[in-house]
Order: sequence, then C-alpha cells, then structure tokens
Amino acid sequence: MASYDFKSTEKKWAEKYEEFDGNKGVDFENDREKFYMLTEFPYPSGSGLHVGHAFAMTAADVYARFQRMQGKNVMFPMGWDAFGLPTENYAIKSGRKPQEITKEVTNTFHEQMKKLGFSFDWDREVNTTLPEYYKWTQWIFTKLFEKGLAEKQEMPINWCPKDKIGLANEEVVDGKCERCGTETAKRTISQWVVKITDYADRLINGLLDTEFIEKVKAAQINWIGKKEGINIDFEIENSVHKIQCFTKFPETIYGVTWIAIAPEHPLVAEIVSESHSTSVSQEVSQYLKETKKKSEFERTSGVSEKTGVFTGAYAINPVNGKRIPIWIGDYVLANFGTGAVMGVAAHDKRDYMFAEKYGLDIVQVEVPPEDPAYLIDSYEKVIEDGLMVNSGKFNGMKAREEAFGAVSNWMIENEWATKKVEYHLRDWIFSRQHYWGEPIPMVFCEKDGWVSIPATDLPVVLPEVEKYLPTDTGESPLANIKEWVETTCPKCGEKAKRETDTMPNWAGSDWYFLRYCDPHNTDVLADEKKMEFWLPVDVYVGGDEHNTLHLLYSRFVYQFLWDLGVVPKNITEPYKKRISHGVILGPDGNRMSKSKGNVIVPDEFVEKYGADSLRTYLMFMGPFDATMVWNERSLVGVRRFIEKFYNLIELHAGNNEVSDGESAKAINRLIKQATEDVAEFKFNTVIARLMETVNALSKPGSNITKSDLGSMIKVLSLFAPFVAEELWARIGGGFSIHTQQFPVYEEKYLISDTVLLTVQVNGKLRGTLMIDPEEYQERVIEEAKKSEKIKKYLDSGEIKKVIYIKGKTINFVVG
RNA sequence: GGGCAGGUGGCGAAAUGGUAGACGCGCAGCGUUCAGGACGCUGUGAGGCAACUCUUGGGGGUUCAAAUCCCCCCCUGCCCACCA
Repeated sequence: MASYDFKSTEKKWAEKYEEFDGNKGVDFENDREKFYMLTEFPYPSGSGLHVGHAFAMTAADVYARFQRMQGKNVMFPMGWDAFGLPTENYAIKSGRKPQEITKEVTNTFHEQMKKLGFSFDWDREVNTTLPEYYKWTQWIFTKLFEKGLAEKQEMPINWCPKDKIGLANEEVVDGKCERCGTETAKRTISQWVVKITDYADRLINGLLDTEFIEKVKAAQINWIGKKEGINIDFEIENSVHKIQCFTKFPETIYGVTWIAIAPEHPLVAEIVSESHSTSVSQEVSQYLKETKKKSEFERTSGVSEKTGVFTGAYAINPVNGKRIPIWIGDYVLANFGTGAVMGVAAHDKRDYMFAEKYGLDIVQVEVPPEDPAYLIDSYEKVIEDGLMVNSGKFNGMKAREEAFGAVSNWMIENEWATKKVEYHLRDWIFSRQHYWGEPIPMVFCEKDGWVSIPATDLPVVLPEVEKYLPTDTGESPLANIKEWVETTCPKCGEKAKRETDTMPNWAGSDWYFLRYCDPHNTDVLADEKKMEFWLPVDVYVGGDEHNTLHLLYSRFVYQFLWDLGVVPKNITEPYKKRISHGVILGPDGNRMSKSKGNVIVPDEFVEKYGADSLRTYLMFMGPFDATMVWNERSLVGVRRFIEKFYNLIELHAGNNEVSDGESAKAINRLIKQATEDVAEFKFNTVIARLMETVNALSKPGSNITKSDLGSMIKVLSLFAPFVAEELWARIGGGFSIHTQQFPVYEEKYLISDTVLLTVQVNGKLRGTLMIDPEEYQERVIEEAKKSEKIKKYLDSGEIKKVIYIKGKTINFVVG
C-alpha cells in the first residue's frame, strides 16, 4: 500500500482554507451559543514560532474545533504583541527599522500558523504596534491619568553605568546588565506609576466570579499578598520624632529588643545628630557609605550576611516603657511597609541571626503549649501556635488566635498603633526609556503641569528616529527629536514638552481580548454591544509565567474600564476560566535555549513528518499541564499511527459495509471517551483510544459502516485537520469536515451482555469470570465456586463475608 | 524562607477506591527485502523450570479491597522571595 503523502495533501487543504469561512466568529448570532476561546498572542521574535507556541496553540485549536463541532459559534482570534526589547535590540544591531522587522516576522509567524492548521479567525487579527491599535492603549492611559491612577513619582530604576541606560528588570541578569555584563546600580528618576494597589482588594474578591483553576487563583492571591497587621508608633528618647513600624505579629510586642531602620530611612540623619556623639555619627556615615557601595544585587539576593550599625538613639516600647536601641540595618527595605521593623529575635529567624551577631537581647514571648518551660536556644526552633509568656496581662493566651486581636485592639485604643493592611503587590512602574513601545500620551506644560492628550488627538504616533539607543542622560531616544518633543499644551495652548518615555510591553496585551471583539472600530476601543455578546472569554489558555503579572494587569485594566463604564456593566470579570499549559523541554531534558543548542523549531518537523503528525504528537506527549521532554522517536510513532489510520479508511472507503457489531462498540467507546476527555483538556488519552480503535479495526475481517468511519475521522479531525479533511472527502463527505457536528455515542453499544468480573479472595486477585453484569450475587458465587482455580482458595477456610460490586468485582473473605 | 506541582517498567505515560503498567517509544525473535530502511506478526515490570511470589519514593494507618483516602518522613521540578 502506498504510504500517505502528507506534503501534497496538507498543501492542498491549506490553500483551500484560505477561502474558508467556517472558522469565523459571527457577531450577534442567536441560533448558536457563543464561545470565546483565547490563547495568549505571541511576541513575534526573529527566530520564528517556537515549539512551545505550537503546543499551546494546538491545544487551544483542538478545543476550539471541538466547540465548533458541538454546534457553537466560536471566536478564536490571534494577533501580535510586537512591541519589545528583542526587536529593538535587533534594530540597533542590524540598523533596520523595528517597524520593518516586525512586519517581516509577523508574516513569518502567520505563515507558520497556517501550515500548522490553526483555525484562527484571521479577520480579527490585531497588532499592538499599529497606530490604530495603540491609539486605544494610549487612550486607556489618559483615562488612568484623569482618574488619578497614574502619576509621576521618583522611582529607582536599574541603571547600567557603562551603557548609560535604564534597564527593565528582565534585562538585569544576576545583578548585571544583560547587554554588556556590567554590574548595575540603582538610579532614581521620575517615572509614571499606575496605582494598581488601589484595586488590590477587588482583584482578590473578583476571583470569586471566575472559574480559574486553583493554582492560578493561588498565584494571584499570593502575588497580591494581602497582610493585615498594625503600624506601631515608637517614641524616640529626647526627640520629637517617632518611628513607625509595620508588623503582622502585634502579639510579639513584649519581645521587641531593638528597632532597625533602612539606610534610606528619612529619619536617619536626625536620629544620628540627636545622639550627640561624634564617634557614633562617624561610624554611621562610614556604614552608610559602605552600604551604598554594595550593589543592589548583593543587598537583596538574600545570600549576603545582614549587617547593621547602632545609631546611638533609643526608642520607647509603648506597652512597657522599655528603652530599645535603634539600629540601621541593610536588611530593611525602604520601599516595603514603613521602612522600619521591630526586632523580635526569639520569634523570627532573620532577627535571631541579627541579634546573635550584634549581641542584642532575646526575649521569648511564646512557648509551645505542650512544653511551657521550653526556652528558645536556636533560631530553628521558632514557635508556632504558642502560648503567651512575658507579656503582661496577655500571658497564657493563644498567640495567634487570641493575643493577636487582643494586643492589636489594646494598642489601637491607647493610640500607640493603627490598623494597617499591607500588600506585596507594588504599584506598576509604567515608564520605559526605550524606543520600541507606545509613546506615553502626555505633555508637560509650565503652567498646567502634566496634561493628557485629548482623545481626538490620539494616537501620538511613534516618530521615526535615526538611532534607537537611549540618550546619554538615560532618556528615551525620542528625547533627541526636538520637533516632536516641542509641542503645545492641549489646555492653554502655550509651549509644552512631550513625555519621551514609552510604555512597558504589558500595556498592549492588557486589553487585546477586548479588541478582538471589534478589531476595526475607529470610534471606541470596541463596541459595547459586541463586547457584551462575546465576553467573558470562556477559556483562556496561557503559561504559568503569565499567571501573575499579565493576568493581574489585564484584570485590573478591565476593572478600571468597567468603572469608566466603557465595558458591559453585567460582566465584572473578563475571563471566565483560565487554565495553564505545560512546558516542553529540549531532547536533553533541559529548558530550551539558544545557548544550550537544544531548541526545537516546529518548521523542521512539519517538513519532515507533516503538521498533522506534529500536532498529534504534541497532544499525545503527556498531560496538558505537564513538563515534557521532546522525543523525536515518539513523533515517528504518531506518524505511523496516522498512516495506519489512513490505510484503514482507504481499505473500507469504497465499500458499503454492514457493521460487524464489534466495530460499532469500539467506535462508540471512542466517541464517549473523546467527548468526555477533550472537554477536560485530556488529549493524550483520546489519542491513545484512537490508536486502540484503529488497532482493533485493522484486524482482518472487520466490517465498518460508512457512518462509523465518519465518526472516527471526526475525532481525528480535532488533532490532525488536514488528513481528516482528505479522508472525509474519500468517504464522500462534503467540504468541510470542520463544519460537521461531533458524533454522539449511543448507550446501547456500550452495554454488553457479558463483562469480565474479577474474583478476589481476601483482597487478592485469584481469577476472573465472564458473566452478565446484571447477575445477582448468589449466581456469581455459584459460578466462582465452579472454577478450580478459585475453589482452591475458597476451600482453605470458611467464607465469612462476601462483597459483590456489580459488574466489577467480587471479594470473598475467608478465614 | 513562602507558594504550587509532582514521584508508577529501560523511557513518555494510563488507571482517582475494585485485573497496576492501557497507548506510544525502545528492545528481542520471526517474516518481507540483494542490503539498509520502511512495513507486518509475536514477545516484553522483576524473580522463578514451574506452581507462585514480589512490585506504584520510604514508613505507618483506614478498608473486604489502596498508585488512588488519612498521618509522618524523603526526594525532584517550577514560580516567588532580606515582605517585617
């Protein structure tokens, strides 16, 4: 038998699909249920579509095809998240325009996706770098500004002293500049900051309205990191100043033996001068000098030893009047909490180490309930769920359950402290000193300050420049274009200057799923009725790495737009279900990377084995969310299966056969499993069942009806769309198989008159019986006794008990 | 340090309380072929001639019955982290 020629077949159908409209989502259609299937749009890099993209997109494609065949009106769009550093760096290196490069690579990606048979609705394609798209990204920013959620703040950025440029966090690798390897420093510059923390509680609560898988919900809640505690005011001896410390553990207040403040704390200078000791002040300034010299990486990596210096000043513990020394410590972060912490050595590992190093007191305030005499002698023995000791009137209370609340309330009543909620979530630094991003649509006017560009003047088009490198001052290259920078104030008409920073890569991807609903609208970001029709996104497939930042930012932007009233009022959360896909490792079991030379490029395998084989292999590798190792041998196995499938259909296609009975059973089992498992993203087991079915029906003498052949091909069409289309045509089906209804299994084929029953004696398997599954216990016992093999075990004692599970097993307890 | 996933043959994996290892890879034998490849058939967890015994990271428990449920421990991967 001639082997299947995938090359010409896939080419033939791919061409035909150019004219095919069965993949398009239809606005406002009432007959069919809508289904919005979304998968993350890629950053189109010069190296082309990655196998990881192919994996995620194939899974989404299988699911979208399945929903269509269930009779739904499916929107399954694709686009390009094309602003970003790799393109900019490539432009710098090659001297070409990023616009041109982007056009080229998106074309490549587009072609690759078509070859892979993804059923995207290309009429809805979006590109974040096109002015008609980023007009609305900019518009969203102006609204954030107008509502007071975006403001300029002095913020530290990563600075490369050699290249003289600001670096995004992802450009800093192990504390060094990704481009030149120089150790980076922090530099404070004025940046746009978006106050996402104002939405922190809503972003937590909104999760209740979603069906995200648990791990995604956990990741989001964790990332927001809500912490409830109190801010305690410590008076400073002989001073008008107070030091405020945030703590999650108010119940440890009697255990405080020092206070540590960040080297950047605003009170450092005053505290030291008030101590009136020259030797102390010299020591402190020496310490501050050294701390500054330490790189940010060293200070925050967690590996370096904690250091500190005594300021000479003392604070007063409000609850017992005790004098406690004030230290400066480089382990205290200036930008978390109040920039000052209370030291409780007995109940915190890091505090214990600091106290040991500098000989500070250790006061234990909790003991384990089962051992009230227990004394802490090592930081490893931090007590959980302890009882209070050395804590005045709180002694004997359960630390967390009782003392936490009692101490907090008491301290608040006495005005020593206030309630405080802290978040791990930081405000969102929105400025980038780079070229290839959306210009931030703001101007600075001497009279009016910062003014946003009115909607009618958007977009602020990214001007073309000669050089894409940032300027010597660290500003974006846009700062060099005088005629662009110098403009007039939209408010007063006087001379003003444009903002030259651009937006981060997240900006365009925050709201792209809205644009897909109405991609060509020139009046609004998307028509509200269309959004109401399509939203929420029913299933959003993406990677774990985007479960925090991207997902959170885009939920925030949606909630903000909801407050503005430009998205449907009845839809409070944009994504109904979020699921995360697995990762494919290189053949050597390592994460794929250019430097390791283990990158798998899908093109090569499409060429060698065909898109159908590659897709089916990707879905067969393992569970959808697993970490899997690429193995070409297994791909060969899948190609073998497709050829076997092809040959089986070829063999039966011309005949009008009557089912042999067995084939109908096999097909119906297949349909049942496919229907149930595809719905749960369990693709590997569906393909295994397909293989079993093909193996069973390939036995000589099998007779299969045309409609059963059709059902098999339909299941295959989810994974291998091209060969399925070909085979569908071979058995006389009309174009296209992808507009057909998914087969429905019939219960009657799944019921059999006999079933294999396992017979256990004392829980151990001793034999099997072929028997009517509806048979009663007495009959089954009788049959079991007839079997020599089983009888042997039954005779070894008295039958004390019999457990019979109909159709599955019978267990004799013999003693 | 925190969070989240996991641990089953030589390998990727099935099985979510009822025949552990479906399906695929690899391997072995046979067939086909001038040969190689491709293909087809058969076998393939371990031990044992066999009857049989053992086997899901380790230990304990619940149950007539545990890979699956509960407790303790060990190990691996991913994400985050001087977060007070």
